Amino acid sequence: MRKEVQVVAQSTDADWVSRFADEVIAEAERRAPGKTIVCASGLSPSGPIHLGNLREVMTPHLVADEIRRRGHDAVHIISWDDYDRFRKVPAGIDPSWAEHIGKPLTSVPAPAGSEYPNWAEHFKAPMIAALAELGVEFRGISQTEMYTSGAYREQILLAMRERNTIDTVLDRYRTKKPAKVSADEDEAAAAEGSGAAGEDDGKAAAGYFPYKPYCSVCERDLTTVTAYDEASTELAYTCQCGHSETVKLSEHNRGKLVWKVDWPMRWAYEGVVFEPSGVDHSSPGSSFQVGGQIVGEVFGGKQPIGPMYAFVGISGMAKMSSSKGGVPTAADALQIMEAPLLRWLYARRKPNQSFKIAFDQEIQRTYDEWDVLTRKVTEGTANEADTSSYGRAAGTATGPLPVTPRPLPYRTLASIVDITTGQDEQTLRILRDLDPADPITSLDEARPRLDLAQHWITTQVPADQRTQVREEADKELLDSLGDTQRESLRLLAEGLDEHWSLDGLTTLVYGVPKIQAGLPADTKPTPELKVAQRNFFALLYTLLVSRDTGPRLPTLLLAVGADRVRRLLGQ
RNA sequence: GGGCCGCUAGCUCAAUGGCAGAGCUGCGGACUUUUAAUCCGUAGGUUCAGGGUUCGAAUCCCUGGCGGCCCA
Repeated sequence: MRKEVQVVAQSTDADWVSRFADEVIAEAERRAPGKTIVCASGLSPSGPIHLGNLREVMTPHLVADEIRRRGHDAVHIISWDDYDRFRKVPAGIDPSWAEHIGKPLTSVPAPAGSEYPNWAEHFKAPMIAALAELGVEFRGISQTEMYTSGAYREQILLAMRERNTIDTVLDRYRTKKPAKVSADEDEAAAAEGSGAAGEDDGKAAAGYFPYKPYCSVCERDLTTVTAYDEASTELAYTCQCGHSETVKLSEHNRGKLVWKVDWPMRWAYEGVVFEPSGVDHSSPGSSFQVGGQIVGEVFGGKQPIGPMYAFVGISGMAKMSSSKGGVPTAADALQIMEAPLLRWLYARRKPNQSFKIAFDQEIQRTYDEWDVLTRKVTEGTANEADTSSYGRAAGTATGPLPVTPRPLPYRTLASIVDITTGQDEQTLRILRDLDPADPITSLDEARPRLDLAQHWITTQVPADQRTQVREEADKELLDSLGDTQRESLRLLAEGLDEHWSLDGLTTLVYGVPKIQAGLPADTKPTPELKVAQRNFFALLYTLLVSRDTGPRLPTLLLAVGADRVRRLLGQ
């Protein structure tokens, strides 16, 4: 065995982003030293662009950002696959949209009521807004614009000249039936981000043609190429609508390369060095594998470094799944959490690890972890891995992302807006009392986190888990109370005005059982007293919110207001 | 039927062939205060199973099991 001289240039405990950056920079230097390094994502705006698709963007974003931090030029391109065909009318859309099946997404009208000119723009817009908020800098490339402007003319003519080579490559992986376009594959396509994994690859009776025209009459892609003449570039096609014609590919701009050729063509065209893809591309015969062959054999390019990224799951989601008919989008997530937190979720897990994004109670824990991490990093006590994932989440090479000036715990904010039902005056009063030594002066200091917590409470937390202050007193329960319990309620009601502050009410609620036991107010709790206190609290909760537990009583009492408290306690 | 990924503490996950670790939960304690608040401490392990390689395996190889995703 030969002596091994293994040079380890990278630090051994670098995170995944750093390691990919090392790899990408090295590869880019081999290919074209000094040139801007291209990282890429591909998104199909065929429907809501969900949090799984966000991984398609965040993965190259983080790598490109690291490359920039190291002082290299890098660009992150997002290919909008808006020239793909409209596959299926999603649930909740007027069935008449079926007439548009087969048209490019940019030729399909947007869903009813949309302000956008077409289907693709309708779904791109919220994603673009979310990416801006997330600090993701990118150059968007509309494939509709590229194809219809003839930008890919040479590549298309080349692919047609090399169609036998392409066919041969595809044949290596074709399993059984040559024609296998299924009607149900758009769910699969919707579940990943890089395009249609299993789409018509161009095999037809007249031979193999990697180019598919959209019909010049009906705009749909129900076309079949019947002949192609290389010298004149004349291409003949028929359409299921009855139309047939011959066009010159040297001029024709209404069609596209089939997906498995389109993708590698763009790797070569843009010089992509890094582009991840969903796990569905990891099998033999997938477009990533096949593309790796085609990009070299046909387009003289190289396959990008392309990690497979795993599934992003969601936990929770009370209303959204039913009303929107699908998985939540980045915009949905940004309604309940700040951008750095969302970035963190994608940065801290390696691409091949699946993870879940919490829309349920777990979001409180996620936020707690984030706050602790923030504190540790600020104090300099975080370990290296945590520090780097924090850095990637909190800002980009351009600068830090906006933060909440007073980042009060999310669970506290959620609990407070739950009982104040978002009334600013009461919310401010309670927030002010949280830290009397340094009270906040305006709700704006707690924003945007406050608003996000409120949005979470109102849209994600099921009604039966929320605090619902009773409208009317529980007469039946009040009537059934014994003398001691009546007395306790009277003592509390009497003391309300005098103790109307967070601290005062705290003393009062713990004090009532002491008074009843004939003990002084500064008594240390005894086991008996503790039982009495607990019972007293349970009684109050039941009378106020119809349950035996709830938010801390002083907070709850403040939020409910003295008059209503007296009424609910029958005083 | 095929492919990919995963399986480590009750839960979510680290540990890139070299002493199995964190957070949360739990348990114990503190704060005149047992709540849906805060702080401190502490417990917790046959690393899915079996075999192999190695001085040494959570890590590499093989077989099997379970789970997720995808393709057919």
